[in-house]
Amino acid sequence: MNLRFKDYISIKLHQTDLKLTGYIKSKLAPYGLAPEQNLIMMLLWEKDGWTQNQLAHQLDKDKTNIARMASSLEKKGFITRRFCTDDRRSLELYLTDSGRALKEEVLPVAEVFNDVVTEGISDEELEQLDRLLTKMQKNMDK
Amino acid sequence: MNLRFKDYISIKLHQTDLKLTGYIKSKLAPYGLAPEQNLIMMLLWEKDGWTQNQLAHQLDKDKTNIARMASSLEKKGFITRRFCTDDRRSLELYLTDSGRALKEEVLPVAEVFNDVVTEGISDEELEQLDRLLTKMQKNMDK
DNA sequence: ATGATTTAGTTGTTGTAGCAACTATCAAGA
DNA sequence: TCTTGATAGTTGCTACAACAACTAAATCAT
Repeated sequence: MNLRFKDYISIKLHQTDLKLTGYIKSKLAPYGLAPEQNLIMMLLWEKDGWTQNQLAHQLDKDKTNIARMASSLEKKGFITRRFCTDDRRSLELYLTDSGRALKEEVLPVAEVFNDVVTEGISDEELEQLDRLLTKMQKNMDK
Repeated sequence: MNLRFKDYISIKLHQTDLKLTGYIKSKLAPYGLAPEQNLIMMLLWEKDGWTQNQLAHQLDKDKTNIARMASSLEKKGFITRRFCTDDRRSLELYLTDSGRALKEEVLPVAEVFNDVVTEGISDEELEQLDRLLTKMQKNMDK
């Protein structure tokens, strides 16, 4: 039947993701945070001391990504990394004062972002969207 | 209200996109095509001779991305690039025999991929999904 | 206790993705 | 015509994203 690339829902999804990422990227840039780095910070703001490995599992990302983002956050002075005493292979991430202070500035940005993204979309529609995305993810597990 | 990162629909969207991309990436790998390179090929299979600039517009991507993907496709021998005669700044992309032959192998892969992604999702749900994604994209235009 | 396996993290490579700065070319206006 | 401005493409940079190969440390099995 020869689908044209415009017809693929996966492409629409990808382009939407790019738009959203680009938008939040520009909003976070003034604070020196990239989008995915911000996710790590959000977890640390809830509770710090996570190891890189634990963060990789929570964010469902490859450990190499976490390692590089953590290294970048350390360079910027938002976190410090300490080897865990009972498992000296593991690196625990802790907020610096600077990283902790960032919370008050950046969390509101994230919430406004979410509000803008979901503007004009009802809770039912959001649930439906979540359900469909979950189904598509599950469809990839075969 | 302190949203946790799990609650952001944008994150779910991003993770879904990653899963889909990873899946099609593995399916295309045997043919020597990366996912986004395949999009360029799909356009060329419909009609070749597009300039890089035209492709950038159609795929809604930065011209640098197109340039690098086109260069990669050229290295792999799937396309050739010729300077346009009436505008010597523009590069037109043409399929090689090898690139043309790929169509018969890869297009079915793309359609099966779409079938797998949308398995268990009705046409109404797909339309709803498309509508919500469009709305989210529009929400980013402010 | 020691040798094998697993695990945490790093480095290197490929492929997106977009911005800034640059060259070459074309187009428009004085 | 000649300057000015716009446009097509490239290079360099940063940031994901995942895989492979590697080191070091922990664990498990005999």
